[in-house]
Amino acid sequence: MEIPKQYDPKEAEKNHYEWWEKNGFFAPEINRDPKAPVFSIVIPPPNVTGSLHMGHALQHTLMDVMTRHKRMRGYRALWLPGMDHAGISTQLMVARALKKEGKSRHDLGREKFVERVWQWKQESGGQITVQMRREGASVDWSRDQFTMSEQLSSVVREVFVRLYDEGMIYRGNRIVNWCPQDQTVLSDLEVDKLPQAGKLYYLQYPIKNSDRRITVATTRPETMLGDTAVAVNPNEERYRDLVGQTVLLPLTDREIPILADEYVDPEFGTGAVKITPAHDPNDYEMGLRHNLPQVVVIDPHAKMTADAGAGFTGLDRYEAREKVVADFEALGLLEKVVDYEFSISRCERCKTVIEPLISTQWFMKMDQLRDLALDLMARDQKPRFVPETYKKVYTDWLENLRDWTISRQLWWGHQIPAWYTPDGQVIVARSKEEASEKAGTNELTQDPDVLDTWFSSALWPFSTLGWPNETEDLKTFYPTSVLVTARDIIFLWVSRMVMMGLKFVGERPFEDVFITGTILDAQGQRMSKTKMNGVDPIDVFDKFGVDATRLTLAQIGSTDIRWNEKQVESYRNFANKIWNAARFCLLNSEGAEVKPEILEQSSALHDRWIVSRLNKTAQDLNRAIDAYEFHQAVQSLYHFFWDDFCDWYIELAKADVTAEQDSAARTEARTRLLTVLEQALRLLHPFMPYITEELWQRLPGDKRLHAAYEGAEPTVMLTAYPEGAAELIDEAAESEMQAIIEVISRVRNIRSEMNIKPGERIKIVVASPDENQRRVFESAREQIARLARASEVSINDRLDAPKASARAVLMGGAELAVPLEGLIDFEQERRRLQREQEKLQAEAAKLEAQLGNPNFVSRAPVERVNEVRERIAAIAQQSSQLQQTVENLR
RNA sequence: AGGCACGUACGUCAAUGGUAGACGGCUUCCCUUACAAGGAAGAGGUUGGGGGUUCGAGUCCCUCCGUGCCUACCA
Repeated sequence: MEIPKQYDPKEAEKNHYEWWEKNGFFAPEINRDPKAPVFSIVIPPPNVTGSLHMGHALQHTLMDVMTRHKRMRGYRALWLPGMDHAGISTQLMVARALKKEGKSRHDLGREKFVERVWQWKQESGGQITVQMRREGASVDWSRDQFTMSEQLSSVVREVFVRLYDEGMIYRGNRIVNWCPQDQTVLSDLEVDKLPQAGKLYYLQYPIKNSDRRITVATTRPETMLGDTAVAVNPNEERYRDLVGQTVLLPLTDREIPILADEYVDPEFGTGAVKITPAHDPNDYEMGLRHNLPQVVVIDPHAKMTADAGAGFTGLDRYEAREKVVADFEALGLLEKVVDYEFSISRCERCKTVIEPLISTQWFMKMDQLRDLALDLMARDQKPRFVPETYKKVYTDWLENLRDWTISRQLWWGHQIPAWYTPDGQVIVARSKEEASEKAGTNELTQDPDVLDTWFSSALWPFSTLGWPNETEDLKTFYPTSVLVTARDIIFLWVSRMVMMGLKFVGERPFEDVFITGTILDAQGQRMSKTKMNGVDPIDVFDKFGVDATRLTLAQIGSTDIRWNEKQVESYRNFANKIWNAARFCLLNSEGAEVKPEILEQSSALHDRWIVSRLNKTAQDLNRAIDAYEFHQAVQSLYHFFWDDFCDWYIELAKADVTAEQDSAARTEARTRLLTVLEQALRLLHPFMPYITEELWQRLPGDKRLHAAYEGAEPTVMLTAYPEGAAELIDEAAESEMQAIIEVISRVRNIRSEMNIKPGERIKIVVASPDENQRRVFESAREQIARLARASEVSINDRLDAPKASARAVLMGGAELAVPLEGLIDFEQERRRLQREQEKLQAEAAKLEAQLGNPNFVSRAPVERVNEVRERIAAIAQQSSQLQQTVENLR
């Protein structure tokens, strides 16, 4: 058999995925057990415009690990994929492409434009699905979903109609976040508040029938053209006599009142605030409280309206600002201008400064929905957040929830299922036919707006499973098991799914929510397109392989981490280690094959030991993955495979396995080695799907699938994940092995310290007063000789070695000597032993102090106290032996 | 302005209140017939400062310093 010395990830990544997919291994139907437990995840649908970034790769890796793990444990496992139509981003992307042709979407008209978007989606959308296949994501493509599909669109309309009929969706005229660039309203969650270096302008307003002026401070002087009041705090002495008076608003012919409102902070600015109800959210609220008129001076393109006054009409808002300031200065009404840093709202997509405008939009009342979610948390502690700290983030936000602006002035998205009759009546219905029926006329115009992209996302866990029909999928896979996502969409998405799921299915959409960490760049900065500091997962795959990248990502779990390529490199080396371990097993596999029963019939110590380690590792892995402790799981795999299996087991078994003469013993050793490897590949598979499949396919023998998958094509994907059998865990074997490992390590240490060349064979003298321990050493005599590179190992009850020997004291009263006639420097040896003695003494001193504290003895648990006592006794014994050894050197 | 995290070896990160670890890097030796992407042996820490609770604190509490993130209507 030809096996290259280096693992080539690209080779292994070439064919398996296609084969898995084609054979339907990802679909839950592959599971034939009608009683199988269920595990399900719906993917956070990536944007149709998106391409894979590190955040996706992280989430997908974790979801795939869980899905593959559960599948191997016999669960009917579904990981449901899909994409989001991503209203604004997609529309912008296609509009940009049009612009290159010198056209705008208005040149095409709505219908043609939407057609064009679909065409774009067909041709170049969903790049990410190709990349997900590269990742090895075991999603069930037969259930692939798209938020704009006919099916999901009808769910959107269904939900909209039901909520409208219940009065939870309404149309209203309110102040909203308006993006003058994208020409649409945005929800509070779609604007970024960014710090901005600006100025605070102090404007003086003359008071009618008086010489006095009142000064207001503002960051937006241009809005003064729309002022309809000046407000002061009712408890403010300075202005008490002015309340009720009238201000002559400069640059206009309007007169506006001075009024009192608690909202005004007397400490800030001048303690007097100009009120512009049409262009500021707070002023809007105050305007409602005091019945103030709303004077609109800025239009949806952020240009001044006719109501702004003759000199201003048509000016851009920033030009108007300069002119207002100049005019105030000319009038002698500009008191001062100071530098001032404040935060400003910008469109999350295009970064344009948001203009608060009064506009007619659709809103969703959230109070009833919010209570459903809060009650679920209070009653059942669901969903369970991992890490737990996000529970507070989630509930705090829900408690302060306000109505949700759900309409958007876009063309790409779910058009609002509301129609208007010629006389202005609003008809909300599932279709135009239904609307006509309700209205009694065919003369209907549909509302041109579409719904916020997150409206359909909120329905994702049940819309994708067939709701409102009582489908098998809905019954089987809802509620889903866990949602894996990044923390920035807890509000936008997670909370809304909980509310909608409770409202429409009557049950929570998922049991747990796992929040992943954030991958930062090497400087600790967030990766972003604008900063150009992102690392492309595909490049990492190309450089180090998918499996190594997945292992790196899996161990990140929920911690924020600076991206460190060295880590991937070390897991690339690990993959190579796996490859070469398998290579060794396969090169020495003639006459042998995988045979699971053999693990239950081990007699040699190292065999019982590796079987014990294997089963402990399996237990730890199952526990860790179920507890979302991915870091622990990766560490456990790494150490089992590299340290236990490669460094020790293969070396211990090597002589038997590579024996030149064919024999029953050789076959058994080979069979056992192959079988342990096969089990290890299963353990590794959820994390490293490609290399494990590549190697597993090459193993000879009876490689059984999990009972639930009998009859399927053989694949490691569908084998049983080792559960870790308690009866195969052998503590005696583990501690006996530990003693042998100690002998070998101490000899190696002596060789290194004494600068003995690897080629040079030495004699080893081991002594133990314990007969059982001597028996253990005897049984491993040849292995000790080989691994410690010794020509001879003698084992006695008392140490009998020449004075010119290097020595070591071992656990359990055992001692070790390496005769080194002529090579040993007595002084140096003494110092070496004394250093060890000091270490022991230091530890003993700590423990003695602990034991010397009467409170420790009386209050600490008995087992703990005993542990300390035993350790002290052990140290005392070792220490006195060591002392003896040092004295013998004199 | 509030809230929430985080601060551990040179770097990146681990550690149910019970002897602080891993990987990379570094030092020394070795191409020992699976693997130099390897093997063997080492060095390296008053866990940001200070206080408290406890028999015992990296871990729990307070405080200060530093760093991130989120929320917020101070014009």
